[in-house]
Amino acid sequence: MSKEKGPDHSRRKERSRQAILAAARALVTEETYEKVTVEAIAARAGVGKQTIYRRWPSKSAVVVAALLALSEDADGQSVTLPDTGDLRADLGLVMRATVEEFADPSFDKLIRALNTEIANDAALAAEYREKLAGPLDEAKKARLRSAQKAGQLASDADLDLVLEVLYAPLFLRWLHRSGPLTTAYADSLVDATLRAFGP
Amino acid sequence: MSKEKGPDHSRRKERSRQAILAAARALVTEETYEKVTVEAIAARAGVGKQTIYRRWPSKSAVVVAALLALSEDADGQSVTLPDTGDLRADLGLVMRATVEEFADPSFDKLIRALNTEIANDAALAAEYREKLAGPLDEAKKARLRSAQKAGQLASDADLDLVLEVLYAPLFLRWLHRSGPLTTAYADSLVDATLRAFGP
Amino acid sequence: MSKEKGPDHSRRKERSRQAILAAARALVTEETYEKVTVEAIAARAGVGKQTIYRRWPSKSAVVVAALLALSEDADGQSVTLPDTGDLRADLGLVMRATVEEFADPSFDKLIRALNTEIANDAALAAEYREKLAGPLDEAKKARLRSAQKAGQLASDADLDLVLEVLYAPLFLRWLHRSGPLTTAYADSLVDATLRAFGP
Amino acid sequence: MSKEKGPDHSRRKERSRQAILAAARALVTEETYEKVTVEAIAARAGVGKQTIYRRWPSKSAVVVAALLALSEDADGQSVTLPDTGDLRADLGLVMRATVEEFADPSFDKLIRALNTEIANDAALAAEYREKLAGPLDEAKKARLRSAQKAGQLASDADLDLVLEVLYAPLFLRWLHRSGPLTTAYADSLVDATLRAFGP
DNA sequence: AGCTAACCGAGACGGTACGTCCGGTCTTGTC
DNA sequence: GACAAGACCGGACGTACCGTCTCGGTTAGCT
Repeated sequence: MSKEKGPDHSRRKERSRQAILAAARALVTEETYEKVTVEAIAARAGVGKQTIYRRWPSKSAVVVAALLALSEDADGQSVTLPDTGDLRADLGLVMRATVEEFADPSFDKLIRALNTEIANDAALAAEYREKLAGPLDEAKKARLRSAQKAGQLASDADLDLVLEVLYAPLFLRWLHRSGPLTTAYADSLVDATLRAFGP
Repeated sequence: MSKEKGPDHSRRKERSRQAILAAARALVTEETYEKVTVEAIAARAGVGKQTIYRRWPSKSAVVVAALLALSEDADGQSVTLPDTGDLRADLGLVMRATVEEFADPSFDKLIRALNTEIANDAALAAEYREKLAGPLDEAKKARLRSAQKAGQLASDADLDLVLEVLYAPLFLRWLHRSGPLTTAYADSLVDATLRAFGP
Repeated sequence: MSKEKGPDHSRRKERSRQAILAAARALVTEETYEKVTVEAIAARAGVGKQTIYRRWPSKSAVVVAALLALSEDADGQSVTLPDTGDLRADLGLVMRATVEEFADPSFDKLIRALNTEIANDAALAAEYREKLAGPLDEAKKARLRSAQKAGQLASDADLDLVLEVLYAPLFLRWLHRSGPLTTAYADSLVDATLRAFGP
Repeated sequence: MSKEKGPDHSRRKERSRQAILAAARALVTEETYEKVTVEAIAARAGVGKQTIYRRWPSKSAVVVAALLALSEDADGQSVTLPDTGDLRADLGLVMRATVEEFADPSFDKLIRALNTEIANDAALAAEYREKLAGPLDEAKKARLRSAQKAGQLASDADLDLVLEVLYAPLFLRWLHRSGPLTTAYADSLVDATLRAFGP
């Protein structure tokens, strides 16, 4: 039983909200990010501009919300990584999946847009970490802790550092387009990480 | 004796060019990057807008050129890293210097602006790699090769990968503000890298 | 009982419209006509440029509208000329009034601007004739018709021609500054006209 | 053997001068007058902009000079009107010739441009009167004086006024496009003038 | 069923900056 | 030493969006 203040306009609200986020996502994947404008989002969503500004303070916020909403829908609540007992194999799986994601043009544009925004806005960066990166990292760290118990990872390893050594090279290579993102590359990152933090 | 290609408009050209780049740098460090406009750069440089558009196709290009010019001036030609024979110490020095750079607010804003641009423009990214990242990486790889000869690094190590494992975690932590950039953190990255690629 | 067509944005619309036209008039009287710019009009009116471009296609159109609006306000609906029964006296009155108008620096600039525009744009010329010159000429022709009935003017005179012979010399002398505009000159034009088209 | 002041750059000077004036004339007849720019004139004439600004202070001056030059070439020195002894016939000839000129699209554009400039610049207007209108009017007045001697025109008629009554209605009708310019119209102006100023 | 008030779409508004064009000046190298 | 070529500073052009502000027209829930 909700105890909202006004009458229940929530249905309309929700519909327009979803339309806005969907429009934002569509535009980010279609166009140059520079060309994504609040007016275009509003037009695409069939919504007045004011309806957007009522909810979000800036274009950046809408776009970030749109991208974060993507993952909120995806996961029921918690993310879990596979745990076959073979850490190398499990990490390799995750890394290869990440490589594939980055190869998808839509995803590529989406994540570049997201990074453009959070690089220049500390508040959005915090929201990104809390809502998106945080839960994912937590899931990965859970897998790493399991590996520590199984003696496949140094028990005193700083798990944040482990994740960074594993993931940051891949991400940066993608962001700066400084090299090819191949399966072999993903594997060699897993290897390096295990050498650095193995038991 | 210079043997330049074009006619010698060079004096005026060069003066206005430098004024534009300096103005761009100044504005990027002073203001929100969003607020850096071509008009503001022109006004600050005491230059007509057309003089900017004659040379660069967009604000992005000016800003990137401005930042790249910084380092072009800095190095006479070649960058060399210290080589004391102690790889761990030398890398630690470089990494701690990087941490300090990122702590400088001006530098922070400059590099964020640069990354915003190159993340969304493959051509600018290529220019960045060629003019700025490339030479630096080459210098670092020279030091690593020296270490390989000295038996301090696996002789079959992929040096690009080594550099990524060393540097990308630091860079990403800075870009996403996902953790503190401390001297200890720099050292632990050197340690991890040496464990991963040591002999 | 108003039965307007559109929605009632009329208040804002009308306020900005009047501000624009007033600003245009003010600038035309103050500055060289060449120096009247859309930006200056917008600034003076406290209005965005787009608000001007939304309504008029060019600076010319704004200026013409501004000047036409002047007379639209002035006359309730119909213009009537004095009819004392003495044609010579009545025409003399009108011509001397015209001479006085042309002697007013503000009016001079306004009318020069108007003529600059309509000389080079047939559409604006048509609008000028319909809205401004037409009604005035109609009023004058009414007076001439009355004179024809009174036997003071040839009954077969082409009234348009009569008006031209009366008025064009004055206008052209003013436009080309080819001679002084005096009361005596006005009178001699009336005399010539009456000689040419008298009974 | 000319004894010019400098060395014999006079040939080049004259050639570029003619090229500039010809280009100005060509552009005025081809394009909207608004689109005639100093840059376009220079390019068309194969001349640097500075060569134009060295000689004339503004675009207006160039255009006026270009048009005035037209008639300077035309008349050897003096203009003379036909004098058959029949004033009505002679004036009719001149007026009908004027109607034909105004019907020529090139001439129309040229004269509109000229009028645009002189309406807003008293100095140019004076130059126009002195160089172009003056001599023509003088020729016409010579014919009128001959008519006065022959008793075809009131001996005390103000010849300037006669010319205005004759010519201004035609000119204004053309300038404001307020009516058709026909042969009949030209004749009726001659008739009216002769009625007004006949003996 | 009718009322009432929040909320919506639409889009005009005052602004800022865009990227282009041209005016008028200044510089360079050629003829 | 005048010239063509054209870069330069300045500033207006007309357009695109920004974020704010009405405006009527739904669309609830409440009477």
